[in-house]
Amino acid sequence: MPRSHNSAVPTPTTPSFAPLYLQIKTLLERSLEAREWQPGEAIPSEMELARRYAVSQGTVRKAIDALAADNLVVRRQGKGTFVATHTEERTSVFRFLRIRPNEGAALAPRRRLLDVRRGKPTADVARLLALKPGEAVLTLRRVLDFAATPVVLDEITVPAALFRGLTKARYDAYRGSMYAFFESEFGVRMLKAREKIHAVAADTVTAELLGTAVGAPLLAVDRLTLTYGDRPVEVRRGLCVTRDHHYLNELG
Amino acid sequence: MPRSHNSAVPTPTTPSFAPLYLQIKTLLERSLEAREWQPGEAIPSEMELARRYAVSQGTVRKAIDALAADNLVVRRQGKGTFVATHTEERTSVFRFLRIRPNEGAALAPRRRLLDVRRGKPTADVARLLALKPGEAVLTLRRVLDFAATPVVLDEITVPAALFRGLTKARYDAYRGSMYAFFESEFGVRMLKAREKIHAVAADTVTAELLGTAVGAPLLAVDRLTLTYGDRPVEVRRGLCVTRDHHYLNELG
DNA sequence: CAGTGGTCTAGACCACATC
DNA sequence: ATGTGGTCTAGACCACTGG
Repeated sequence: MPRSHNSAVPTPTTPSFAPLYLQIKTLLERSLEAREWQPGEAIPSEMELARRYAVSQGTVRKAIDALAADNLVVRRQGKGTFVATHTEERTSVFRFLRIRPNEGAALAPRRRLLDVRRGKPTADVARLLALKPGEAVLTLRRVLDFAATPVVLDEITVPAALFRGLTKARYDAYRGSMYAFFESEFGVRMLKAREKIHAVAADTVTAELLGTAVGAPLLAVDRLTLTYGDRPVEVRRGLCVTRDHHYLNELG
Repeated sequence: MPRSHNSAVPTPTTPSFAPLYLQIKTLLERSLEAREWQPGEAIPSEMELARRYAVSQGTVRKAIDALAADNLVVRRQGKGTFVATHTEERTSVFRFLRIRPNEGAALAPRRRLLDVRRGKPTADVARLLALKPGEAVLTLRRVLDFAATPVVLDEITVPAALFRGLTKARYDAYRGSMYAFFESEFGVRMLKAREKIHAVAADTVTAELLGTAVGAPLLAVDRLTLTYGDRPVEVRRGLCVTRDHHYLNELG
């Protein structure tokens, strides 16, 4: 059986002096990225993976624990370990959406797509998305209504190359969240995000769409979303009316 | 050796059918809360705790892993496991402070305490802090300067009973963060917090203190801070100028 | 019932820190 | 050299799921 500094594991990205369980984790991450198992499917059992990699079950367990902590897989006792998916996260529509009503329970908002445009990115966006010069992007605008009141105006920018065939009609026909749409229709999985928040004054277009006064204070939430390998795949600006809602953050 | 449903462990808060390692974790949490070991001190070694609770080292390890994940202790290979403390978190002044400059590295801000007042809480604050009727609070106001520019105006409210003898002079004499001050001078440890963010317009007092125009958009960050047992001990409102700074949040 | 993940144990060795 | 936490193993039993 391989020990900590073994070489029974082929071509690790993780340095060869990393603990075995992290090497196994890296291998599993690669299999996930390569879609060896589809979102929602079960990955092989711990015993089977232990045989495959010629390590003990305990070592595989630590690797899978780390994947579960990163939200890449979901463990279900008695059933197996499943590839995480945006399409069945009914309860956690709010994993990436931090806007909540000031009073009352958080109900899923209604999503209204306004338009889809193809164009050239701004310099900022091109840099954030690490685009090649001249590479085109798609820009989607949409509004989120909480209890029939418009609260958020999102402008979402993604590389056009990754989302060939994305049209307003196709999105409107899809039932589910934006990230579920991206995942199941285009094979792009959003894993992590970084948000930077500013307070801004509403311009005329935004004020019109959100039903506020021009100049009213809004939250501007700038999100950069990452997929496997920390590759950036989405830039998004959300403008939020925070009269009856707020942005929630838990600090550990 | 005790098994999962044993009773070798006295009076667990955690249900007796909880896994052993969680029962051990609960016991360790109680010892931490009771200050059996001081902040910054080492707790007993895994082997010694295993003997004390009559379980295996592996079970103690899982309990301590869970405490470390909650930021209650810090593990240091070769040295021991230490009670987490705010007084030595040089690198992580930013654990609870999410304001960052738009450009350049994040340097620790300068703290200016404006005043300390004793008084009656508003109804909202009394509810959030779960105060007894008529219980007094202390309210501190301070400004954070980033690179000599005022950026944040904080209004901090705590139960007076927990902070007897807190004066402006005493804080000014202390070198270190606010939470280090609370911890080492009053024995109150801030463990978790929940922040709700709104966009607001600057009033005249705030505009004066932060050097902005009246009506300028500001971030209002309302924080409720918890100590052991999720007991609330601080309510704080931070008003932030986000022209050259932003609030940063990482989504997993 | 068989198969899965979840817990617990006992013992080995490694890496790091200190004396 | 000794003691600490970190990794790895092998095997046992428990709890949950589904045929």
